[in-house]
Amino acid sequence: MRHKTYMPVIRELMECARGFERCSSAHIREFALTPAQFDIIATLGNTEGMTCKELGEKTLITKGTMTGVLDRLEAKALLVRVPSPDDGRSWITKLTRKGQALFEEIFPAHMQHLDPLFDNMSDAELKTLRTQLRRLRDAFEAQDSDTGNTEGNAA
Amino acid sequence: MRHKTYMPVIRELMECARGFERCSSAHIREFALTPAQFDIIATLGNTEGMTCKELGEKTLITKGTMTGVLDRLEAKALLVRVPSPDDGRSWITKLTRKGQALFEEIFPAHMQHLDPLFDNMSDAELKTLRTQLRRLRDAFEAQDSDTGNTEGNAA
DNA sequence: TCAATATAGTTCTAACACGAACTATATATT
DNA sequence: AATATATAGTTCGTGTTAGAACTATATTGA
Repeated sequence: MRHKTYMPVIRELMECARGFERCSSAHIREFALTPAQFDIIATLGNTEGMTCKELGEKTLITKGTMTGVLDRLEAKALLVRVPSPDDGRSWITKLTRKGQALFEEIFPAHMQHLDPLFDNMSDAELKTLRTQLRRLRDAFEAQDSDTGNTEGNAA
Repeated sequence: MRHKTYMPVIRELMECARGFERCSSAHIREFALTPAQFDIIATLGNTEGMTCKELGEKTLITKGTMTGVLDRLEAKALLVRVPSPDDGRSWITKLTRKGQALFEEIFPAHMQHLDPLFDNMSDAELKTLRTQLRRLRDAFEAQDSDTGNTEGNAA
């Protein structure tokens, strides 16, 4: 029962994730996008498009949610879905010219907005942090597969 | 533009948070609770109850969401809301006997379920991780207050 | 070839997230 | 006391989340 040691870490993890979301989404909202929508735009930017499945692997959006997010972006004419030439079940999602233009406007602006958040962390510290988080995540996903959970975004 | 350094850390942060949620909620669901509901039960367990505001500070649930979560727990007879004797606007939320009994059953079981997830991290590593996450969160919240964001769960 | 199984994406439901507007009560100012 | 301002909690709208069931197409194996 080490929970008095690890629960504060989990709490900090969650607060930190939520804190970033707040900083990030406040800025993104100015462009009339939600965080999930931005995630898709940022992932599709400068690519030839990809399947729903690939998008799910590269973002944090699960397939059940993906349909709705893509629907709303399609309704805004920021992306299109074209049938995959290789697989009759599959669709290639790609940015429209309008979507790519938005990407080119918003992506650098957003990175510039985020930059100062990391001013007090060195590259070395960030690297260490990333490694530790990765170890933790690996432990989580190991249990996930223990319990027979096969779907999901395990990379 | 250090985003090539810090974005992978953010990505890892988010994946890690989501990974924990998956491990945790899969277990909690067996008790017919959602993660948010468990969060409330765990916070109210072994206390004399607290206000909605305090609950918001101790959990990751914002006040707009809180009402609905408490409503559903009240409907299950796991908690009650009684008027605050000190403040006519305020209510004290506390577990019922049934709620406290559930807490006593589920809380230790859940911690036991989580324990093995942290087997490969030493206490020292967890402490370091917590400190680094805290530094990052402080930077996020500093920007939050820059932009005049006054509501929210900044501790 | 036919049946069994796997996979891509959609749909559905219950619940949560967040901001904004709102009601009611407290507190501060004059 | 009267007014202004702040705070506790609810309500509302839009969008996201997770899981499960579903359709349609692919793939595998007998």
